[in-house]
Amino acid sequence: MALPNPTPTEAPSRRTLEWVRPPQQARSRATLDRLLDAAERMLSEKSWEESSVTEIARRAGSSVGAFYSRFPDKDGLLHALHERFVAEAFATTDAVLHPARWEGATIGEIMKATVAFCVQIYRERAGLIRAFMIRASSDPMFRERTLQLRRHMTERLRALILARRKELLHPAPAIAAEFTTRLVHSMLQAQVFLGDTPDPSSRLSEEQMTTELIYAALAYMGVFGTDALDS
Amino acid sequence: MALPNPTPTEAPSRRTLEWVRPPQQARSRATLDRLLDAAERMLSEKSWEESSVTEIARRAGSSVGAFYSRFPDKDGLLHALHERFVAEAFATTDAVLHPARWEGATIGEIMKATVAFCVQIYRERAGLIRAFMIRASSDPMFRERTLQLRRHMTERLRALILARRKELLHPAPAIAAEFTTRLVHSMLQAQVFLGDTPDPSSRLSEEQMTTELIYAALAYMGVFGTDALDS
DNA sequence: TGTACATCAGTGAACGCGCGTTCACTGATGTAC
DNA sequence: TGTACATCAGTGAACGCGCGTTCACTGATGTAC
Repeated sequence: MALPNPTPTEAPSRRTLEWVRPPQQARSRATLDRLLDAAERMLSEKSWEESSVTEIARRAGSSVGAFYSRFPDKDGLLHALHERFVAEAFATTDAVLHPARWEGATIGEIMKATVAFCVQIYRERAGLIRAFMIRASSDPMFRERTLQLRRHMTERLRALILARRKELLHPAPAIAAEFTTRLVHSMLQAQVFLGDTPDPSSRLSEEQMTTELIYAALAYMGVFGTDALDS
Repeated sequence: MALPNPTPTEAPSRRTLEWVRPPQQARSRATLDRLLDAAERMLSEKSWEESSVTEIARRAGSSVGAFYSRFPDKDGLLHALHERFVAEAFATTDAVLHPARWEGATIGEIMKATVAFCVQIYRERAGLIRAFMIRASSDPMFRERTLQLRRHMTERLRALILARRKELLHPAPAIAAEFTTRLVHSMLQAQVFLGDTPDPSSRLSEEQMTTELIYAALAYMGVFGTDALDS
């Protein structure tokens, strides 16, 4: 899940240089990766502000000094983490929404699979995504990279919908793709903030929510008559 | 918009006492309100962590010492702000979704008006809501109060839908109310994080997004045949 | 193959800035007689 | 109606903790001859 990579991490581009000092030896490459991984793990437990440089370094089996010879400051790490995440997500989108993968499939089948996939990603990496969203609200660079990713997802979905436009009643496939993408990601993003404890008083389990979300997306696009709707 | 108030602020309940020392004189009541207002204004410009106690007090025309004779600590202010907001929102929900208000109205009309109203609230108080959501992700008390509010909104919507169940194809009005509420608030909550700069490359303006959101909610519920759908 | 030197990588104690919080003090309001 | 006293309310300089950042130093890796 990292090949046709628009902002590659393994061959540091000029943009990467803004935040990460490119490693000269395999050893420091490994240290950098351990720092990124430790920080990502830490973000599943606590917020970015609660995660101290000292503890990130310690968990990575490294030291504060090593940290600062890789990143200009604490922020540099979060930027690097975002770049890595967005690059992975770009590549994953290309793989998951590749037209060849869905030849002969209906829109219902595509939506079922991709929404379920998104649910999984947002659950697995909730802490990371939460940190990115918080940051995006005040940092234009995070916001722009995040929106770029959403546009890319929209484009890929649009291509799939366009090839199946007879299946839907919605008059404008481009708008349908944009709104549907936003719908799915908004629901999951909000869940990242309000969803930790399963709410017993809620009538809808998380699994049912996924089903309803798929149903809502298809209803919005005006996809009817297939078995995609009676699940 | 503050009368049938489940957690009143004007007659401090036992719960309020946890965070706010009830004022004994009109003067300190006014100071408390000014502190709350100053903090709320400040949150539309910067994050909670960036808002220092010193500056909040200064903007309120007060002092640090006065702050600490009203709140046990900085957190106490955010809690008080949340209580005040949630109390207002409860009361507003009761007013806006009151059955009497919508006698003779269709689900389409109800949804159009209430979604537009929510869009306005989320825009006006984006900073405040953002701070609450961030806090809710780590503080169970914020999360629980927020979910209580959502459940209350769901209940009120459910009552309106139930009285018009012939208008919708959706088999379970309770589920429809819960999912629709969540759908609308999730879209607006995500917007609070990613929506500051209007995105020129997007095909959808914010106004169009609102229209599509209403359309999606109605499509999900299975409301057809009225003019609500061709806007 | 071995030696000398340069650069990269890593260490962790010490520093210092920012901000939440405290506290000794002044002024305002209310009440008893 | 006036005086004395108690409590409430407010002030802002000073304190101190936590955490990001620095820096003098050690060790590892690579290269030239």
